[in-house]
Amino acid sequence: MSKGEQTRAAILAAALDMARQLGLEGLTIGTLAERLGLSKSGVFAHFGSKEELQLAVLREAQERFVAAVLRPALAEPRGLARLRALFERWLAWSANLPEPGGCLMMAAAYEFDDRPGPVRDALAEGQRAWRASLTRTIRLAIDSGELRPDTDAEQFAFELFGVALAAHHDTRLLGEARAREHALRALERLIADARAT
Amino acid sequence: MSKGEQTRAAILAAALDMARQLGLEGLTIGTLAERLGLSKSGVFAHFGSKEELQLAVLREAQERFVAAVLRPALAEPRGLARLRALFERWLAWSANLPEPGGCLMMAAAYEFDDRPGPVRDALAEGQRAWRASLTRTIRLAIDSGELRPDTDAEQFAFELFGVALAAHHDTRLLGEARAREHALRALERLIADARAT
DNA sequence: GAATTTAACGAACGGTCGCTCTATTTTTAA
DNA sequence: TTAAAAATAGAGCGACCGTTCGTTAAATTC
Repeated sequence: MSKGEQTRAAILAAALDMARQLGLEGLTIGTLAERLGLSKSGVFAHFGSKEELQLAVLREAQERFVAAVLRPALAEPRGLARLRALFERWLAWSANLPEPGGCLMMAAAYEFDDRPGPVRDALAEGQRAWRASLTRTIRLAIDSGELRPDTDAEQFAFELFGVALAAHHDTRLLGEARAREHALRALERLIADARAT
Repeated sequence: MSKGEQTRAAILAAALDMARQLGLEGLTIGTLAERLGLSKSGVFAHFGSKEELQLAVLREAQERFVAAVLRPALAEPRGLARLRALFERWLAWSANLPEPGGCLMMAAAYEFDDRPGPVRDALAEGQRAWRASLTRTIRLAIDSGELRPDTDAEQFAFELFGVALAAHHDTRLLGEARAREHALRALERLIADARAT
């Protein structure tokens, strides 16, 4: 890895940290440079514009999410085992994010939901991909016979997504300790209702 | 209503509109003044600080939410009728927000979830109150005998909250047309599972 | 080790930020 | 109608924004 690539990676890591606290818009090049002991223009040169920096940070967050949540769960056997592993890793990701700061993608979803542009596009694309992965995981549990064939995988994924959002919300804003328990019970209810009899 | 109160109300309405698009932090006094045809200092004088403006905007949003969602639903008879009315009004609120801009409180929840201060406090307090109203509505459906006595009202409220979050997310970021349908189905599943047999 | 590409700096740009202060106008009350 | 009070304007503060530019220092290649 060349010197430039090293620096870029270091900037990206720090920027991700900042953006998790302050949002992708609240992220500023000056503060970022100061935190890294670099000059503003030095940081700037690596990305060319703030929007490119935001895009890079978002992609970094998305990759980390996939690496921490989706990829390891794929090691589990298809079916409910994988679905449960996926969801538990998801909850762990959301609960174990380094303080301070929450999940960048969830925050960005609200920050950019009505700000057209490449950032919003990348964000929406990532969300769609994640939802598709969720749906696929559920569908595999149907195929394996653990869930009834008439189960609506998209509806299931929608509800599961909501459970994760609520857990994140309760934990971070309300400091609600039972959020994880609530979320796991919600998953089990989803499974129970769709379970093959 | 005195002249000052009139102006203040006009500022608040415009500020709420701006904050729904740009977030409470993205809201700026200069742009707000320009939009209203007032001077920056004229707008500023009504609130004394940006934080006070943010607080006032947040309270305004909370009051409007209560007036549009909770209060009318209280006219329905206690039980499932009121619960369904409440949820449907909630979905309508979220779907019919004037474009552009989403729900200020949901956005602020992510913007301020790790920014201690009065804004965060007011936000969390409002969320707790809303959750309590939800829980109470569910509990009344238990008391009326429509839901089983062993129903966990807090778990129910948690899941219902997640459904609303997911619906808002799918509608606004992904432009998913079936979000309302998904949400209503999720509510019916919640009810069916808790229904007295 | 020299040549050349790459990385980073530092100063400066026009703009906007929240905010302060002083004036002036407008509204309200006596 | 006049005096007090409230509301708004306007200029300006220091700080920071993203960005540009020319230059220097460092890393890489030959």
